[in-house]
Amino acid sequence: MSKLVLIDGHSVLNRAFYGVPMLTNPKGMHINAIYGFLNIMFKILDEEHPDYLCVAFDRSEKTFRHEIYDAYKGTRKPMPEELHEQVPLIKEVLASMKITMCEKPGLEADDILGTLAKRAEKDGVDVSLISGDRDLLQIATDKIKIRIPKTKGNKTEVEDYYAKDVIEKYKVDPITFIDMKALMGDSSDNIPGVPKIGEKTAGDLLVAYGSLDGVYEHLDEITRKSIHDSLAENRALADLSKTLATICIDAELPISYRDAVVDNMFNKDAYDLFINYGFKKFLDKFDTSTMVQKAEEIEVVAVTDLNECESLFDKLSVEKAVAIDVEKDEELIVGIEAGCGVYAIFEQGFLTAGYIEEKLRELVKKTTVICFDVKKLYAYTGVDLKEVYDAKLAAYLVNPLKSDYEIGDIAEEYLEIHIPTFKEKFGKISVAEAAFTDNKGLAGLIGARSDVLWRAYRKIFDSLENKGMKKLYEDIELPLTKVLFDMEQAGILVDTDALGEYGRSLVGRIEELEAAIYEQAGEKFNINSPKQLGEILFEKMGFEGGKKTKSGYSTAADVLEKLSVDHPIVKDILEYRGLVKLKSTYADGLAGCIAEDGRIHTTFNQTITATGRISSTEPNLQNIPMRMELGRKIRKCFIPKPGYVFLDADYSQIELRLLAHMADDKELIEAYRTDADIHRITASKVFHIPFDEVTDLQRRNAKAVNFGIVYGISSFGLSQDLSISRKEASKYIEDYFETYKGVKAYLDDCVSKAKENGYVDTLYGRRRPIPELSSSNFMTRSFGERVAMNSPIQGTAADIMKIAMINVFNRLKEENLDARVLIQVHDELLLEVNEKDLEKTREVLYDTMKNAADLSVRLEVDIHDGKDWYEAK
DNA sequence: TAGGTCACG
DNA sequence: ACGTACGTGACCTAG
Repeated sequence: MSKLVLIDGHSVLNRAFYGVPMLTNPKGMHINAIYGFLNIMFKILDEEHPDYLCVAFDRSEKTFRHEIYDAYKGTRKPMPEELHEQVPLIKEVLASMKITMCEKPGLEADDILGTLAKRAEKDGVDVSLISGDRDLLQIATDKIKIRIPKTKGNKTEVEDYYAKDVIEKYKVDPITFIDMKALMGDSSDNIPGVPKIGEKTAGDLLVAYGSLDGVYEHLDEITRKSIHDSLAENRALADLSKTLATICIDAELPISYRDAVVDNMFNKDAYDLFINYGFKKFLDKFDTSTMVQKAEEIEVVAVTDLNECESLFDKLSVEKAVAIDVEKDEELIVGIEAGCGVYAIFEQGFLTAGYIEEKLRELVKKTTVICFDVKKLYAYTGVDLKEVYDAKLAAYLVNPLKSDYEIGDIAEEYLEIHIPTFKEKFGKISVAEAAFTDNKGLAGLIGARSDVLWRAYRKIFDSLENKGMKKLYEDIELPLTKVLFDMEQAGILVDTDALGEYGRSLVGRIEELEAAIYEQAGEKFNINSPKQLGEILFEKMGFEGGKKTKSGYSTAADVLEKLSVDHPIVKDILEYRGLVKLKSTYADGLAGCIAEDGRIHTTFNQTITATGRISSTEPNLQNIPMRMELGRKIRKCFIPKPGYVFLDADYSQIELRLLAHMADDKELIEAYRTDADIHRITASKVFHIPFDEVTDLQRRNAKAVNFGIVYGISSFGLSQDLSISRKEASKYIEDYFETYKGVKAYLDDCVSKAKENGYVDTLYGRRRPIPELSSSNFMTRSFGERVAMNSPIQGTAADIMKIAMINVFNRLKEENLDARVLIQVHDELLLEVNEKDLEKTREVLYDTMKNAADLSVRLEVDIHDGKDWYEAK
């Protein structure tokens, strides 16, 4: 049995556009609709494996429907520009995959699809018709399935309708469905004067009287006056509406469905196009082993012998610059290009890792190094480099939205070539195996990476300079790599026994709560499963509070709290959750990260966040509990080594101070000059009460507003946070802006500048592009506006902290202090200090952090010392 | 692998 | 009317 899949191009593209959040590829083209379209199409193809596939598109010319009703063109909504520009792209993509497309002046896609579907059905072919438009349901039979895709975020679901499903859902058969549409005035939004009858009533009428004509024959029997009148007044237009909604099933078409054979969709041309447009998600559908790579094959010399290596480094040492890519799995492999050839050095036999590292260490002191992630390189070469270009760092500054840059991404973005990943080339074998079985192939792979750096770094740094971020790179990001490297190397000592004891201390209570929860629920279930928990609470136990998430009930803490904090099971669940979190993530999780030296060495990522902050992974030491006492006790397990103490310094309200400076708001600047409690001052000013009479509640509210302002305030967000009505929240915000007029003007300015430029920037020139601002989706756009307000502040705070870190690092060295920075938590630095240097270090730290930036308000720094992290906070 | 939840600033 | 605070990362479940 053959199968035909038909797709309503514009309709599915439309659905995808509104269902998928705005996305742009590295070229800045909007691609969300294409992305969503392909998601839907591939899902359908995976399910159906059709023999034939055809995508139909509408044309802009008049159709036969215009001849019947000349205002017809007005019935279609204009397409937003961001969608419109994706139409030619999707056609290009489909063409590359050799997918048959069909469009014809005078016809709509519906008519093409209807005709093809009916013809194929006549030949005994199974048909699936994909469209977001329910008008197509009239085509459904027991051989023709109408499939309506829904895109929600990243998920695609499809509703399927055979004839029987149409009857089940709408009570009428597919043919009568046209009549139903006519009664509902549905497919003719902008035609004035058609009947507008609800779905349910229309269904009932058609069940009773069979058709639109039948309904009018029995018009007198319809008792509800509004319905009767609506029908009576609009007879002619109801008929017209029906005619317009009727899909043509015998159109003359330039193609037959038999022409639309599915053939070699995942071919080389399509692959290149997908790479070109950045559709990475779909690349694994291509079988690259049968494809010649687009990247030119470069000649890579595999160096596996000590003598060869020695002469290579001799040759390299007189070069001005070398591109180096170090890969370390079990063995060290180094890719090098220096304009005199491309090499891959393998640790092997006499060619030991120690030797290679020594050679690298010498080399980087003599020549300029081009690399990708210099912080990683330091592990092999030390931090003493002559001159370095870090392509990863630069590429991140140019586009901080990309979650993680690899050399392959650089190749695609800056050179428009694709270099295979290890997995693409070798599949699921280890690097060591590949080195053994295909040394030459592996050399080619690693060599290609250094070649990419060599060829792309100029472009990246040109782009960096064009965007005015050279100083940011040279003065902040690059020097910071040494600081972060030092922090990672240092690590932080953990009291292993205390941590173990902490974990064990939680077990008893967890088991107690577990038993109590099962008891109250009347059965055992997995409390950690939101799905099971939701079913127990909302179905079995009958809590009111409804759905929230895509996949079912939300059981998040704030939802449960609103439910009933007093109900014992809710209380127990919340406590259970808290304890399990402490045990799994912190007690057990951290214990698993302790290295041989008894210390935890996190990784500080410098190229992750959109705003310029750093992040910490494996483990994350930036989210150690603090707010709740029980969790906070974990900090007692982080200790200085013998003879040393911790010194912890944090900026006091740095973001709010920055807001005062950047907005140049006289009131807020003045508020900070007085050095009094800022939230209390805000409450006093906003609520018009004397400073001393501000109540705790008023202060708390003012504090929440201050936070909200920094996040890109919305009345809904504030109302949620304070559990007040939206109206009250709006009033707070209004009053706040009335008080701090400069802040209001500044935030408005941030948004309008961002809309104009497509990005915002920090005091130090760090840019964050905001593609969301050009979205036609309200939600997405609003998000973009909040980001435009928040990023300059959060980003500038990050810049200043980075400056402070570099200065602290240098001054500790200059003044010969036995002290080291261990951890940064956005506005906080934790140092391990020799007891003898405590007071001197305290002064240096305080002074350096305070003076990291010169603003119209003081930067205030709080410093504490202690014999563990708990005490030093 | 994605979504839900929750830890931090 | 849309459904929300900004920025992260880890662990768990479920498909």
